[in-house]
Amino acid sequence: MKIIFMGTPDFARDSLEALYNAGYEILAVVTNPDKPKGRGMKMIASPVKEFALTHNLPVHQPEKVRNNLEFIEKMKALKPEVICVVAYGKILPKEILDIPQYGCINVHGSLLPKYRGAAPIQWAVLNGEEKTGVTTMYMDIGMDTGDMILKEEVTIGEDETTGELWERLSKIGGDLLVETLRKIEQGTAPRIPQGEDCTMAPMLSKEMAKIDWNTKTSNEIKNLVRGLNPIMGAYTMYQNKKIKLWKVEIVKDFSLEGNNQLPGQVLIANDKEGLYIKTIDGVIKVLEIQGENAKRMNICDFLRGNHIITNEILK
RNA sequence: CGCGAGGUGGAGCAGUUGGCAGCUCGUCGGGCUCAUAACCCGAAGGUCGCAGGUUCGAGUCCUGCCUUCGCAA
Repeated sequence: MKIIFMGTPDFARDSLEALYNAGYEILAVVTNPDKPKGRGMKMIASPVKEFALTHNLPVHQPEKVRNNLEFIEKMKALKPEVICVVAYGKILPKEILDIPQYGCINVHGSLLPKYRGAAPIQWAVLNGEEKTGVTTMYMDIGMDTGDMILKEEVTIGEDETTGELWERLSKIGGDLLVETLRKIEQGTAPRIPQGEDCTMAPMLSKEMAKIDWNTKTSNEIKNLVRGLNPIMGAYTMYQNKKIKLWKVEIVKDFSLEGNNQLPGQVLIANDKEGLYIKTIDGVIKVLEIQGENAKRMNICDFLRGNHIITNEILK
């Protein structure tokens, strides 16, 4: 089976690696152009490109693919039997989808038709889903609307972060992709239309990272914190300074004297017991935190040097 | 030349207009308690990133360098 692989982040790299290790002939690897990134704005190659280079696979990095005749002709000339697309970052036009005889196969990080779109894994965690998974499908011109081939379900750990789930699904995705290709070769791959009960998982916005103590329950806050870990980090303001919460746990049976505490109010803050904060429906304990311009640290280390005043209200 | 913060005893921080180097925790020794991430007493541990400069005197001001980190997906 001759393959063209298109993808960009580490999630895609694992799929490429699985294909490579399974012995498939990879005609070309297509990935997004290098971008200035990190401190000093150095040009950084995508994980997919890194892998391709170290394994001597030819790399293409078009700025755009739509209406890019030169690129489309190149792809056609390679005569791929299938194109595998995993988190490439661009929407492919019909001219490309029509090139390979077996079509374009996509690996998506959710149980379709739920969580179509750019950020399925993040949203599954943010919404506190108990399970999610990986789906392979035949791509069509819609946004993750193609007919499904294989699906693998996983349960999400109660404290699992987006980063952890991401890594797991990324590995599963690679294996599932290889299995999908096997079935296609054998002619036993199913083609299951997606139902109508779809949901969307759009890109995450900056604003949602701020914790709204006045409307969110303990559980919602916890899901926000782990759902944004390690992508953005949920944050709150303490004396006009931004502090990010990386790990919190819900505290049961915390005896509040009276109930005149406000949501976001600091109940306890010392390096012995930790940091406890009131929510609208209970109390949460912060386990890992990050101050402005600082690195992540566990709560005890943080409180030794950064004194947080009890009864202060986080906003 | 993207923006920004910092390098001070093992950890996390403070250090005011330059004048003997501090805080919380940990560590070690001792004490107290039915008991506690409890409490009390005592001790060890720092070339204040490096190199120059200004000064009677610099962690603190100036210059250069090294280095760590945060944000911009």
